[in-house]
Amino acid sequence: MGYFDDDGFLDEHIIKNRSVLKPEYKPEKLEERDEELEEYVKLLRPLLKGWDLDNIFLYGHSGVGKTVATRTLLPDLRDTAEEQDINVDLLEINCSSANTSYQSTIELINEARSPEYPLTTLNLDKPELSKTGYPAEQVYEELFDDLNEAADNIILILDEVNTLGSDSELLYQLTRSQTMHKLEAELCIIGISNDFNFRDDLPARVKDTLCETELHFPAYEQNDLVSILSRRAEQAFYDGSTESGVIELCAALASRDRGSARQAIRLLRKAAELAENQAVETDNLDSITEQHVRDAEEIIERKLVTTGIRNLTTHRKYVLLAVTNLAAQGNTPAQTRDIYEYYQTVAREFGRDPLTRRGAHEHLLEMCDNGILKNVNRDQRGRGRPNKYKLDTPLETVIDALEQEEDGEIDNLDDLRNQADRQTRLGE
DNA sequence: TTTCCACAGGAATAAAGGGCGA
DNA sequence: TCGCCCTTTATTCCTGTGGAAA
Repeated sequence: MGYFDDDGFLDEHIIKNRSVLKPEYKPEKLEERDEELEEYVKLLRPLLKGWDLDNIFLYGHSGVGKTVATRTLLPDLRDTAEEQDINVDLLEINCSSANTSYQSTIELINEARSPEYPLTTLNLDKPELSKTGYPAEQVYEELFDDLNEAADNIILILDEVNTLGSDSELLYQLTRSQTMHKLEAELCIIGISNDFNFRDDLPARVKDTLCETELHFPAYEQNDLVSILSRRAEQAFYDGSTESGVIELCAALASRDRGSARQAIRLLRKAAELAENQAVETDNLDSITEQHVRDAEEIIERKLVTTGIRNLTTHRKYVLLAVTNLAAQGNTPAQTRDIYEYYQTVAREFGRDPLTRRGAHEHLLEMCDNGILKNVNRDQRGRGRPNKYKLDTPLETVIDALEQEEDGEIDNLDDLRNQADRQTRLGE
């Protein structure tokens, strides 16, 4: 008998259409965002009269529809414009994969040169650039050369533009090209940001030009999420596959966090998969329960932490191990000084020279940004005030993730687990 | 009120690694 | 192969701040 012989796995019990729950699924109409779409359309419509567009800045937490709205409206705008003999090229990148202006610019150039890119009518017969090695000035010149070969109107979408942080060189070059008329085409920049303070951190030279018009996407209310999930569930599942309260629970959990539709749908999908697998195994269950949702939430959270920890650099893992040890002893929140002392011991145990206080401190801050640690004095953070850190994820989850290290460098975490157990019992 | 100390964090700089072009 | 230019990671130096002690 083969491993993949049919044991009932191929029978569908709950899910009839998985694709509507996938992140890349695009609904025919963006749900529960009528007002925002209406505003967005108003901002884009002048193009159809042949007028220049203002630069637009979209704000809102992740999963509230900023990118989907952009990807829904802009191709439609381009097609409508073309019917009126107005040429439009669309170019989109996600700045988070690049991190710096330099790399984002190279990514923009490579997108523009990529023949498969679905949004643009540009078809430049030029080789793609490597990620490094060119003088910055040359990179910006190549970008403008490419854009000068595009349509009369170019709309540049910079998704997650806030991840560029304080490195605003790309934004400066783009806004400068507008004010100095370095481009023959009319350029409209659409910046999409998850960070509401991003605008404030921009230098004045960029801010005034770039943030001409702003559009805010508020977090979804719980009722909105219930409507969205209900519609998806109707398409995705067989009738009667969700017990009452399941949709509401998914919506409540997502709304409690950041009001993200993406998060709510991911939760429902995972819960459905758990129920489907259980149905195959037991052959007598055919609905998603609230327990499936709670299990799904734990699995998703665990996976996020595990992936995050796996991607940490060596010294960052040692810093985390130091905090984890202190947590297992019940000594967190701990001050930077105490964590640093413990970290030095850990690094030496692994035969590495410890970093300086400043370097280790930087790793602590980074892990706070990643949601692995939490600075409990964050509100009063600043010079002269000691920071205190604790784990921002369950201790057991962190120990599990450290134990799963691919290189096997960090092992023998049983002592840590025993200490953690003792602390838990003491707490009880 | 002043002084001193511990601390966080900014800025400048160095080292190592990688790609490109001559 | 070498020099140039970039990135990332880390160090060193320094300054501003909060809080305790004098």
